[in-house]
Amino acid sequence: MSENGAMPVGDVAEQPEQPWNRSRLRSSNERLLLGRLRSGGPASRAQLARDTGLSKPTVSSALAALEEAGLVHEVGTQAPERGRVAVLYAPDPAAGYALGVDIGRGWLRVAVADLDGAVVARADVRNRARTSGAMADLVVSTARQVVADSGVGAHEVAHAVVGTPGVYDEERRRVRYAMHLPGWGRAGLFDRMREELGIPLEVHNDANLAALGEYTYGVGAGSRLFAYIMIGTGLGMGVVSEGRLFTGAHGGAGEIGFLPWPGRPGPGTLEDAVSGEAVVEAARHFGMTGQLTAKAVFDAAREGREPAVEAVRLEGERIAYTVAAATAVLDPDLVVLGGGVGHSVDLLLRPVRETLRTLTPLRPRIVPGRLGEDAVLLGAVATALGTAREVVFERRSGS
Amino acid sequence: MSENGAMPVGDVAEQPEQPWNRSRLRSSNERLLLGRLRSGGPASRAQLARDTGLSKPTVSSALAALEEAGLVHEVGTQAPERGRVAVLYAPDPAAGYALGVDIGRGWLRVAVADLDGAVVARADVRNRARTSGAMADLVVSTARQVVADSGVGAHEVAHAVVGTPGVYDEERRRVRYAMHLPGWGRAGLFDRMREELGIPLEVHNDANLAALGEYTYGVGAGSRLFAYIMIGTGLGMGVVSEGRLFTGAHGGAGEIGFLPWPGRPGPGTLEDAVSGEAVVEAARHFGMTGQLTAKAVFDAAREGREPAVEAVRLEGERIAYTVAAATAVLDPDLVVLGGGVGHSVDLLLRPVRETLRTLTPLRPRIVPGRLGEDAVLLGAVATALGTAREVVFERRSGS
DNA sequence: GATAAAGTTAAGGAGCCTTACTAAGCGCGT
DNA sequence: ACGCGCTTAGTAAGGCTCCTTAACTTTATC
Repeated sequence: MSENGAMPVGDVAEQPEQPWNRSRLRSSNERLLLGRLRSGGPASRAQLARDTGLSKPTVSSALAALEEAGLVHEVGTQAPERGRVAVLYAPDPAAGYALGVDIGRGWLRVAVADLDGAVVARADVRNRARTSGAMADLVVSTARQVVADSGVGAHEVAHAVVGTPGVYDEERRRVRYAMHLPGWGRAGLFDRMREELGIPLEVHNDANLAALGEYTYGVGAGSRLFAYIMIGTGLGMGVVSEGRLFTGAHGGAGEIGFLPWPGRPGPGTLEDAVSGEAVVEAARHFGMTGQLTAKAVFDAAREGREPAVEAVRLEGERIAYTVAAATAVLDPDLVVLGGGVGHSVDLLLRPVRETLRTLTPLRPRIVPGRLGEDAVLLGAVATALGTAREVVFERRSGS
Repeated sequence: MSENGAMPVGDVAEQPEQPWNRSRLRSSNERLLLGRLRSGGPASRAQLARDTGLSKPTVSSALAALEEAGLVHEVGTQAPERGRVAVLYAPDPAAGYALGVDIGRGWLRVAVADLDGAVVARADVRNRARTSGAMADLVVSTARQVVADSGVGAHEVAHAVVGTPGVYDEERRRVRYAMHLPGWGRAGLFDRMREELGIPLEVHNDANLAALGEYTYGVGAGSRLFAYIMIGTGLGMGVVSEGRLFTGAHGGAGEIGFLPWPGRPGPGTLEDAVSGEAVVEAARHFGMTGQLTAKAVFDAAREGREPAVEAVRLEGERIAYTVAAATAVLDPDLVVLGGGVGHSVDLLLRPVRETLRTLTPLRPRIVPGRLGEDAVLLGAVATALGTAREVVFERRSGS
């Protein structure tokens, strides 16, 4: 075919790879209406016509189709300044549900949300499973329990998203780089969950989901490009660009644990140097004694005890280093710090900002996350929600 | 029409923000056909119908409209195994033209390309202007000359893209961070060019354009996410994600000159440590003497002269550092090295790869660029081409 | 002439828009 | 209080555009 010397040039990824027949046109307009109702709150037919540019009759007919399919419903009336009262419509949150799961190192969290994004049931379970198989079983049984608690039929849950440390390899359907969860890289684990749950299940990196969580429900709203740095047992970063996850070529974007780390030569990754354990180690080095945890060190620092303050300052310096690297590469307009150290981010902000000043002329806005430990779970819910809405919409006229 | 002032802008970034009336449907299908002809080569109506899923009559009528507008034309016939000969259609490259400009520190390059992306005229001019005003004048006069040489009417050039060091600030319409071009940050420079040329003009960072150039015409084809590292007088990176430039929140993505650089404490950015000048400095440090240029050092290294080899090795180590940082943050499937050192990248590859092995477990594919010094210019052309095609398409039924 | 593929013509239908209408509320003058 | 005019919400009817299916014509090979 392309025997003409000209190269295939500038083929920017264009959307319309599908022909537009009339029914596609109709569904596109229904989608437009639904989108307007979701983002702009309840509205009358006339208001929708003004907002979307469609004609009133078209709005009426499309809205009737959506109501018929159970995707929207009347939610009341509103009297304008003058004139006839308007009937208001809104998306029906009960048209479908989404399931979010956060498989953390200490806790397993599961939530079911309706299509409005409101969580209708939730469980937080201590994660004591010793084997990866037991862990998978725990996920399945907890998810079943939460769905049952929510009073929602299992087949009404349209989509599920699971957050886990490591990078999920779509090809081999297993997790890689999950160094803190032994056995978790085994093949077939997620296939098993998928099968036993009977719900389409997507797997994502926890830091990525946390980023999406803060973007959707937290401090990231409206950011053009923001980076979420998750500091806890491990170190990870999630990037949301133009409202979409930035995952890189193989889903490994944001694996900043692998940043070259000039701290000390020899083995030891940046991840080791920044994780919760490192704070404890630093505190010991500066003279703290006893049974230490990261939380204990931060608490001590809050009280102004010198060795702990020093340890936190050192931690801040190391975080500043990752922020500087991410900023130079990505140019975010917002950097969010969160993860296991969530409660103590306020202590870190100053050392991070001060160190940053010495490392680079760039000055990104740095703020603590708002969602704390729930960021991953809510991100999983938000992600599942996106697909669930799509699924529910697609099958509206199917059966 | 829609004089209702309050357009709710805070919507989530969903695609269909516009209503789909009938004429949009038609134009979408014409776009689909044109896209198929561009990417798949000449085709008959029947072939197009099979490829796109549209019906034969629809293809006939849409194609007739496109031909009427001068966007496609017959390019011959083809006899199938059996049956009537097919008339083949292809996009008409002469339906419009695009202008690309590379404002480099040493050279000014300008090219005009037709809608197929074939360069029809080009000029490379030594950049000797002493003031930013003189430089702007040189750009304008050279561009006019090239357009004249191409035999294309000025009004047929639908769009222009200029590549320059630094980051273009759309708000203030001026360049920032262009440290090596004195006065280049002055306001109004590009407005003047725009006005005097009478062509819509876009400004982009040179490294970004070079990345797009290598993606479109060079080694990057088909990459899901690739990073182009431009090493020359300065240091820059361009990132192409899913076929689109990744620019960050303020157009500053890839300003890796600002990466925290542990090399030596004190002032001096990574940019200073990696640029061409640094190679010369390193060579001096290792004992080379005389009137040195970066090219001379690389030539000497190619002949195996010890101090030059050492200097190049050091340069490779520093580049490896930037590659490691970019890889951890972005997860590219391809890293391309290019820029002023283009001819000598082969010498750098081994030290870069070896150093990288000691810095991070990640192993991105690293290759030299294919376009050499033309990457920025061709990237500007490719970018202008994208918009030019859109512009030409949009005004097809206007007049 | 049979077969096959390219392309056109004709008929039908889906979905949108415009125009014109009805429905329903409010203010105001009488 | 009542009706009239004004204003806004929503519906009905008709027309237009553009897509599809199906049948047909044209032109090639065997």
